Order: sequence, then C-alpha cells, then structure tokens
Amino acid sequence: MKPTIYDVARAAGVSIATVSKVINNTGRISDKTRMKVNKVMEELRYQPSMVASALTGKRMNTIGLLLKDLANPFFAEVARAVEDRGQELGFNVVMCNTDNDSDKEAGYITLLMQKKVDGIIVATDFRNHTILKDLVSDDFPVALISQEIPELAVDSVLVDDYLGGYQVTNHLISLGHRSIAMIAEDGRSSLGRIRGYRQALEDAGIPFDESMLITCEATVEEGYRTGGRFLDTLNPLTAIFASNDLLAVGVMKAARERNIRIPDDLSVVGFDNTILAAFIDPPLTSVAQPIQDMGRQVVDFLVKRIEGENKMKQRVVLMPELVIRNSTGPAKAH
Amino acid sequence: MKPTIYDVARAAGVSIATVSKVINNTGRISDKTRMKVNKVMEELRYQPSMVASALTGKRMNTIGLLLKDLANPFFAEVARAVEDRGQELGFNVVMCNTDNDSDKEAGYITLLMQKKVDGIIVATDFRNHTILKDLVSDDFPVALISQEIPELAVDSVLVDDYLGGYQVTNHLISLGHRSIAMIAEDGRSSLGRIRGYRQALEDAGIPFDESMLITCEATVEEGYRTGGRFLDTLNPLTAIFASNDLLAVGVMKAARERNIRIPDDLSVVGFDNTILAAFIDPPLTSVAQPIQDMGRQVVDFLVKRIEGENKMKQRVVLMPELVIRNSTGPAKAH
DNA sequence: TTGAAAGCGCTAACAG
DNA sequence: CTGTTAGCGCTTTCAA
Repeated sequence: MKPTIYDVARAAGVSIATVSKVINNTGRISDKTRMKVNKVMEELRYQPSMVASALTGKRMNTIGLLLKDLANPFFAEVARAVEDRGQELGFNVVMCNTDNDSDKEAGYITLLMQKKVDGIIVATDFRNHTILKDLVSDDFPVALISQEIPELAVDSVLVDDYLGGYQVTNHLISLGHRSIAMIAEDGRSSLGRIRGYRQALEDAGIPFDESMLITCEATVEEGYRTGGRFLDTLNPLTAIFASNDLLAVGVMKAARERNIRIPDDLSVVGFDNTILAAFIDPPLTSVAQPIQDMGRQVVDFLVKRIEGENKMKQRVVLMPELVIRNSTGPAKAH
Repeated sequence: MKPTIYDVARAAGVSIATVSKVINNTGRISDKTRMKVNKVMEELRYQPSMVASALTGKRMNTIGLLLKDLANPFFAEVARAVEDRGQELGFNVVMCNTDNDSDKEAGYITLLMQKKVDGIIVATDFRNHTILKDLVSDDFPVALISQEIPELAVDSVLVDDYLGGYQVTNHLISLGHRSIAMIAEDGRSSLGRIRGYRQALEDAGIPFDESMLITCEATVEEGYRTGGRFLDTLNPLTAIFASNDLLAVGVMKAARERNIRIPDDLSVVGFDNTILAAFIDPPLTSVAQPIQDMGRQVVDFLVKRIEGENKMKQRVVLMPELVIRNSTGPAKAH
C-alpha cells in the first residue's frame, strides 16, 4: 500500500498534525523536525493524497476545458495553450469534447462538479445557457475563451471578431471584389465576423444580399457543400469569406472540382490561421488569433477567480491579424 | 452549500447508509424507500461527491493521457479518439503535454497519482523507463498507444510501423527511385519504420547509405532544416521519406524554396495521414493509421486493467494503409 | 430491509 | 513548537 501521513508520522516519531504542517508549510515547525519529516517522506516516497486533502476543503488543482472538437486544429491549439499555462500554475486540465451537443455539455459539467474541479474554461458555444448561468450564480469559477456572453458575469478573452470580419471584407473590396459571399459557422463567434462583413460592405456602398450569407456547421464537408452551392447558384461571384479555415478548405475543394482557379477566378479567405492555412494549396489568406496569449489569459482569469481574487467581470479583447497569402487576388473583370 | 448525503438522509427520513445503497444500487432496499430517496435526491439536486467516495477506495473514473504535443494533428486526433471512448465508458481524461521532457513526464505522473486517476495512457516516447517500470510493477494500469516497449508488461496498440516503412519505400522504388533519403523523427515508433525502409532497399538490391538517414525532432522546422540539408548535399536524390507528416511538410517547404518541383524533381512521402496530408500542395502521399480504432482499443485495454480483468499482456498491431497522392511520381531519369 | 459506527487520508482549530 | 481531536462526504461491515 501507498504510505499515508500516519506512516510518515510514525516513522518520524511525530504526530500527523506535524507532518501535515511541514507538507503545507503552515504553522511553526522547528528546523530539526522539519528536516526529519522531510527525510522520512523521501525514504517512504510519500505522496500526499489530493483526494483526501480535497475532502477537507482544499483545491484539487484541476480545471475542466470544454471545447467543440479537438480534431479541429484551432481547438487543438487552444487546448495546448490552456494546458501549458495550467501546468505552469500547477493545474491539470480535463479535456471535454462536446460536439456542440447540449446533453454532452450537461453531462460533462455534472461529472466535473462531482470530481470537484476548481473551475471550468468554456471554448464551446454553450447552447444551454441555463447550465452556465447556474454555475455562475453558484459563484463557481468559469471563464470563456473565443466567445462572449454579455448577459452573463463571466470572464472572457476573445479576439475582435468584428474587426477581423471587417478587415477580411475590406481586403477583398480593395482588391476590386464587389460580389462577396460569406459562409459563417454556426456559433457565437460568427456574429461579430458577420457584422464586420456587413459593415465593410456598407461602408463601400455595396448592398448586402441575404442570399450571399449562409450559416452551417464548421467542417470541411459543410464548407465544401455550401461553397459548391454558392458557386453553382451565385453569379457573378468573385470572392468567398469563410468564417473559419476548415470551411475555407472545403470551399477550395469545391472550387477545384469545378475548375475554378484560386485566386484568378475566385478569392477565398478563412479565419483562425490554423496550420492548414499555411500549407494548403494555394496558401490561404486568413485571420490569425493570438492563441497563445488567449490561452494564457483565460487560465489566468480563471485561476484568479479560483483564488477568490477579482470579483469583477473581466474581459479582454485581442487584436486579430489579417495574414494575406495567395488565395486572394484582384477581382476578375466581367 | 451543496447538499451531502446527510441532507438527503434527513429529508428522506432514512439513514445515510440507506441513501448510499440506493445511490450505488447495493444491498436490498424496499421499492418504497428507494423511490422516496430518489425523489429527495432530485429535489435537492444532490450529486454524490466522487472525491469522498474515492477516499473510501472507489474509482475516480478518470484517466491520464500523456502525449508529446496536442498541436501536432496526429496527437490531437489520438486525443480525440481516446476521449471519445473514455467518455462512452464514463471516464474523464486529463491531458498532459510532455514535449518529450522527462521531467515533465515525471511531474505529470506524480500529480496524476496524487489525484488518484485510475490509469494512464502513454502516447509519448517515455525517455525515463524507470518511471513506467515502477508504475507497472506497482500493478498500476498503464497502456501504450502508437508504440511498444517489449521489456515491459504493458498493453499496447500500434500500427505495424515496419510494414508502413516497407510499403512507402517499396512504393518509391517501384516508381523507379533508387536514391531515397529518410528523415526519421526521434522516437520509438521510427524504429520500425526505419527497419521497413532498410529492408525494402535491401530487397531491391539498393545498398543502404547511412548518410541518407537523419533523425531529428518531429516538427515542420526540423523537416525543413533536415530536408534542406539533404537537398543541398545529396546528389542524386529523387525521393525523401519523412517519418511523419509534419516533417514531410517541412521538406516540401525546403524543396519549394529551392525551386525543386514535387513530384517531378522530388518525391516526398509522409506518415500518419493527418489532415495536412490531404490539403497541402501537392497532396501528400502518406501512411494512414486507424486512429479511431487505436484510440478505442487502448482505452478498452486500460479499462479492462482497471477493472482487474486480463492480467496478461495484451498487444494489438493494426494495419497501416499507404495513401498515394500527388507528392510521389516516377523518378526523373538522369 | 434498515441503521450505527468505523474508517478512508488529510486539515485545522485548539490545547498544551 | 507539537499533539489531540473533530470533521470532510461517503462506503461498508455488522447488528438489529
């Protein structure tokens, strides 16, 4: 059996209280006994049980991370960033793939609570607001990444989606495009991007056409399907703005099949600037999010909450960066 | 405060023992009190504390997953597959990015043990065998994915690396290549792939040249650097086999910079068949691993161990599948 | 069929 | 400076 605090106490000839104190560096202990106890702990290869200490009210030093799908490179990078910072701060992170399924969300949350995680970071579009609201009103530490829920008092770090959408659209307009369709992923973060898209159109005096905006799931397949639909029905159409790289990849595939050349016949832009954007053919113009920063910030926000500091709602909006590659070019003259 | 078993007992007018029994479906309880207790639990929104129950010896229903880097699409997919199956079986998974750093490995392991996880899945190349060996000899549930350690009695699921390496090399040889370099990632799984490479060369009567095999870290940058070195020093060189897609991507980049056309002047092959392979320019010939199956299998192995079934060392080797795309073509005549 | 009571390993007063 | 002791929330004999 693994040694317990009793084993250590006995071997060191002290009480368990004393051992507990040297473990946690609390109370006043003479150097002599401290050394003695430490020595014994080493010899016994003693590791305090976090489960037992958590039962007495201490933290588990574990956080939950809810995201849509780890197989999406964007989320994978977010997860990496979050885990990195968590590890620096001594927290483990429990990964939860929700697939935007609100039952799964609920299931994960209850399980995480039962396991007494100290806080939860949400990178999913919670459909079920109630769950989140309950958490928050119970004063349970929650933080959002890459999205925001104004009506909830939750810390959040996100990129300026509006600006990103505006930059993309403006970039296309400045290349002479006037017929620009948008494929938006079904989720909260798309809202800002869409607003940016519409505003840029308006600022350029281009009327917004509802039929040029479609919302769908964020997968390559859906991008392929939706992009194909645009290409088959819209005319003229010289550019497509996809609200994430996966969708853009699908669009490019649809274009390729139709012998539509990128960027000669069609400009395509993505969002997130995932590893895919850099290496796809042709390299994809996309909007970079400072994922490392974002990950670090959410974790810091969450940990502050966990430690009972700042009760105020925190919010940080980072700047997106338009990365221009070869998937965008001058609009073809008609 | 969250309700405890005492609150439920009191409200239901029974003892905590009874409540515990209905929670766990143990012992004999009359339907009447069972219903009563269940009703009260609902009303109170009672959720049993896993921490407390774990302290009495029960499982935490949590497993640890050690992998090198979630930002590598291959590992991200593995993580997704593992989490999926874990979730089906009621287990949460704690993600640990080791970066092949043996201190980090050790740190994660101790932490996971202190948190009383039920088992650990290792997708990293453990440098520090001692840690693993200790775990195993303590009879702690461990399972390996995408690698194998013959000297350890650990369950493992992997792809036939030897066969994969052989197929790749053979494919190149059949295209007329005779000057085939290999870039191997620094890790256990490369060993089999290298053996396959050498065997295929030998079978074709092509002498193995040590200078045509370099080992390095598994990153795009290293692939770029190493690939560049090959391209600058080796002559003739008509094909490069990279032991994973990231490296292959780097090689392609190095080739592009040197105006070396793929596949006309140089054939490139990767391994893992990540999402990158499908979308890079040109699409990359690569070896697919059945990641979904692999993830499911390791989890199943691990859970069997956790539940105390099969004490025998299990091992399953799955078939790799060579996916031929446009990055490979006939060798250029000299 | 139910309940009393003894732990599980640790923390935190409180006393000495 | 050190030890005693009462929990933390739950499981599990063992009696009743």
